Amino acid sequence: MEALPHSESPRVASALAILRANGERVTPARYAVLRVVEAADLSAEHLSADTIGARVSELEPTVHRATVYRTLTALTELGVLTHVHLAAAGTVYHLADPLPEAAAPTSRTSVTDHAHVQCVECGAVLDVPPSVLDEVAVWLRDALGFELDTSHAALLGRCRDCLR
Amino acid sequence: MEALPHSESPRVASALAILRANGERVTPARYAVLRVVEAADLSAEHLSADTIGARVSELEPTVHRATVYRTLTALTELGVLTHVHLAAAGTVYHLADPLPEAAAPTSRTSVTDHAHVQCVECGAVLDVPPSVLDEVAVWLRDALGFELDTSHAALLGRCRDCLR
DNA sequence: CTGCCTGCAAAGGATTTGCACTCAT
DNA sequence: ATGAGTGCAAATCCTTTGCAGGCAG
Repeated sequence: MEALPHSESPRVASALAILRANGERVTPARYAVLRVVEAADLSAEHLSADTIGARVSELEPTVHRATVYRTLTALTELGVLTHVHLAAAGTVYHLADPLPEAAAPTSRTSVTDHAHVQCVECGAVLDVPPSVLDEVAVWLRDALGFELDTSHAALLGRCRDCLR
Repeated sequence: MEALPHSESPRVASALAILRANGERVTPARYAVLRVVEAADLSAEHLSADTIGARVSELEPTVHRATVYRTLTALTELGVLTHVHLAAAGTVYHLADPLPEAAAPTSRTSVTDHAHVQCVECGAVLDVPPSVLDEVAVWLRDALGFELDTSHAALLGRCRDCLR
């Protein structure tokens, strides 16, 4: 899986490189989780741990649900994945954007990523450029000394469709 | 409990009035929940359902935890309570501000209330004037037709203390 | 009196953990 | 070969639900 001319996504490849660079092992479970999350990102889906588990099962039927949870945690600590807390339904995962440099410090704070808003009625998640929160970030820093992590939590409201 | 010259908080009194005006019953459980939430609001605490349950037990030892959950749901539907989803730890409750007029429509959307940010490290919750999100709200409405509910979810980041 | 609201107990879903074993390095 | 990762199963945590009885109106 290493010296082969692989046709896999460059993002997954870099993620694997980061794992190796950090002395982390590349296992079927981890590889599968990365492929699932990357695929979801490409189609702008937002997957929960549970759903990721289901899709991983299709690729690697022997991988246990508990392992998926542990993998998501591990990859997040490495900075390879990020997650967003949706008030109206759990936590969803993304491949970090940008991925950390080969050497991987723990817990990125202000990844470029994107911010999210979720509709309380239909649950739809909309992506928003993080710059939309720039002024809020400035206000929080100046007034409270609070450093906003733009993409870590979703704001709530009602989407166009649900407003009728 | 009705014709007595009660010295209770005017806010709790109005809340009870709203219950009655809507044909809802005023029970010891509901009264206790309202007192607990109101007290927390005064000291700017943010209480989870669980914690509210614990405090209610002190006032009314026979009130069951399940009843607290049902009460919180009922009072929220009445518009007497609001809740905020904290990504880093459940849901917390407030007395609605402003309280709905005696006639109580369901589910307030844009109460004045206040917005919240939470520190991912220490869990501290900071209150923020909702106007801080005004420009975000305008952007979301214009660009996406999305109606932001300013006070329904907390944003995440790191507070001054945890930044060192 | 009536039926809304409650207590109790049990179910439920999502995530975590202890342990022994396996396989990536 | 060595221990980081894993599978499995059981344990938690928080919240919800079904049911019968009790109290507010």
